[in-house]
Amino acid sequence: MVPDLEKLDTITLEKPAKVKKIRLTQKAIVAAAATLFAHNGFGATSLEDIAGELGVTKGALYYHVKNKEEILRLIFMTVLTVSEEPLRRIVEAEIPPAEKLRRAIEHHTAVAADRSPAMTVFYREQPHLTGPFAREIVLRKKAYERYFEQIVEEGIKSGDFRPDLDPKIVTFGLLGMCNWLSQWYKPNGQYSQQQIATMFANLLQNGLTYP
Amino acid sequence: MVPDLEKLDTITLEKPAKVKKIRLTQKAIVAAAATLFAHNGFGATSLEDIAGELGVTKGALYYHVKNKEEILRLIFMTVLTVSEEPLRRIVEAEIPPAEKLRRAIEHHTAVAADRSPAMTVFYREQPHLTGPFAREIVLRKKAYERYFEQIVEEGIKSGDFRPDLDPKIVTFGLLGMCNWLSQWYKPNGQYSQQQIATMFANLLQNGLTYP
DNA sequence: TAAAAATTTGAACGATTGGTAGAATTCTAC
DNA sequence: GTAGAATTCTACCAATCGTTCAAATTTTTA
Repeated sequence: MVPDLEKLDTITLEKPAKVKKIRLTQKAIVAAAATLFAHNGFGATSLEDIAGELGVTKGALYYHVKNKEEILRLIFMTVLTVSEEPLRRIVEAEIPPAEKLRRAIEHHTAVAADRSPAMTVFYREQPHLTGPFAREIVLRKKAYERYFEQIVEEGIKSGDFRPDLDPKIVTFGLLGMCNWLSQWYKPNGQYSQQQIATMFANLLQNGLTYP
Repeated sequence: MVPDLEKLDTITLEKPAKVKKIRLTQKAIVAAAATLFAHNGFGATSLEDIAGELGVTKGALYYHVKNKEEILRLIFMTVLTVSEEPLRRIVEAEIPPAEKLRRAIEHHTAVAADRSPAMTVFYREQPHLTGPFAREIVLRKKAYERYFEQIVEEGIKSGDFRPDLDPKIVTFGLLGMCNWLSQWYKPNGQYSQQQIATMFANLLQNGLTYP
């Protein structure tokens, strides 16, 4: 297996997506797999597809990765590691609930837009995880949703938000809103993710109709 | 000792008593497939899985269905046929935009809740469609979204909705909200789909904060 | 440069896949 | 009951899957 120093690799902003020669690393495998899984699904993507995308034979993958499911596990891990910590900091910050919600939406939108393929896989291929890791994902997913609920609850308690809406439903609603980005968002589209996040926050806080 | 192996074999070969005796029809195949596709994905679901769910061998499926992709096509068709026409009627009705939006949300929420497995497949397995049908789906999907955009545009023109929100973004937002139902909605949960739809419409029209 | 270590290849494996065709069975109408 | 149609089963195919592993190759080290 491979030494851990790979994880300290610099983040590659540009990706020669096609059959160019990339240095084969765990990170490169995970990135390529995320794109293919997002596009064709986990079950319909073969290891040969992934290897072909990286310009190697599928046997080479097994030097960096234990098996196919580990690739999926690593995708889930990357999503969690970029999602959880920033949200936790927002929730624990000492700012008004409305501001918390705005920042939380901005954060989640940014993750959904930046990590679009991995995010798509995250919400699509959960059933293919097995063993203890599958259970861990369920818990951390719930904990993530719980953060949003907390913000809404806090806003209701402080009198900033209306109390006639169930925080759970509101959370599901806004998460659906953001997660749906992966279905339509294009990086070179009309609006930046920041602008979209602002619109979403604006829509959720003030509504569509005039006061 | 060899004989024990034989005993194990006979035990293993016994029929799994999960067999439901339903009359095999195209509709039954599509329904069973939708559930399995939604749960395990199109690529990871075999025709033997579907046949087994119906208490039949996979050969029998081919009498009612041309191939695996046709099953997928039929799932898409069922979603479209229950979605499009009612929405069209709502858009063309002579009622205020706010009322239209409320009914449209109720309609789409109901579809997402009632046809949950088929709906999940609809938004998940589109890449597995090929040929002219794939292109048709893209167009009809866009037309469906366009109906929502129309409602929002109409509301802005009439002065009922705020003009500073792009109808496209609002549409993506509310569709994401509703479609996300398939990820968490349970028919026996705390709220009925009607109640959830009301909350969504309420949230979208009036917002989270007090006026 | 040569030995050692790291990485990739290429072939092979057992299992499973979607799909086919003819035999076997069940159902329907007379 | 029996013929004939409708339906399902059995057996098989070629392709592809994830995975393994010794050999070949490339990279690093000395």
